[in-house]
Amino acid sequence: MTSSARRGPYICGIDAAMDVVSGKWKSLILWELNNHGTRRFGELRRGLPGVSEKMLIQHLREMEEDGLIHREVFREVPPRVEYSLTEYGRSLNEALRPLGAWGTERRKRLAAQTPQASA
Amino acid sequence: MTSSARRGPYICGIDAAMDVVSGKWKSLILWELNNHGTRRFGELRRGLPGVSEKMLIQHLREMEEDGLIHREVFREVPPRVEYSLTEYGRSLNEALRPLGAWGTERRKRLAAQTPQASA
DNA sequence: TCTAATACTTACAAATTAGTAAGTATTGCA
DNA sequence: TGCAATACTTACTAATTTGTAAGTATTAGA
Repeated sequence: MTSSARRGPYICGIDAAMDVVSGKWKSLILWELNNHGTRRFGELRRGLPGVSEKMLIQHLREMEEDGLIHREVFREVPPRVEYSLTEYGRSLNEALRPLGAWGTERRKRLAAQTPQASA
Repeated sequence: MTSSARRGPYICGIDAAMDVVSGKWKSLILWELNNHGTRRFGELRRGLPGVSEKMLIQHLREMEEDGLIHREVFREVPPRVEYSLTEYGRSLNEALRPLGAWGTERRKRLAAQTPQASA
């Protein structure tokens, strides 16, 4: 069993949306794929400093199962696998935009309070 | 130590926003306070079926520390404590609105796929 | 003095999520 | 035959988050 438990039942929309986004690296994967269009496994790993291969693949699989990302395998040597957002995944990214903007404001606030850390 | 670790440094806005919202009941607390304006501890507990008192107070304290909610104590017998959103908390709720709408769509999708469960 | 009605606290256990490190799979080419 | 270069897998451990259940604090009023 690789995927985490949940996927409903949900008691409201936020609940249902948070379920697919919660996971230490998921929103960053979304961001990375949104910025680059298409990324290979190794590129994603390098783009997310600190992520372990285990968590990266686990998150990718869950997001694929949730219909957010598309996985394409090229039968070459060495093997190549490309990940990209589906239309559904892009719509999630759009829905996250205001939250991201709010977070950016929060970072400014925190930076203003404690100029050395928390940025 | 009651509060959870994080609160920065953050690598992007989503990251910074997710940090204050992640926690099993936080988005529901936001929703509940947004709908009712003001709620007592016991009202919140009853409004969030399944929440333990420990987690409820822990989340409330963290959200207060994050400036999202306001806590007002009335020195009466029996004691009364009222919670409400701050302006900052209301702005977070606004930022969450598109995500909530996305989640509502997702619930519909899931309901269409598996009419009996996952709603 | 005792009870009642809130709003917490605390110690401990269980569940969930993430990390580490080593191993597997594939296959063209020297 | 053996290596190289990716993309995973797996077993085990550690950290974090949540739950349970019982206890504390306050004070008006019987």
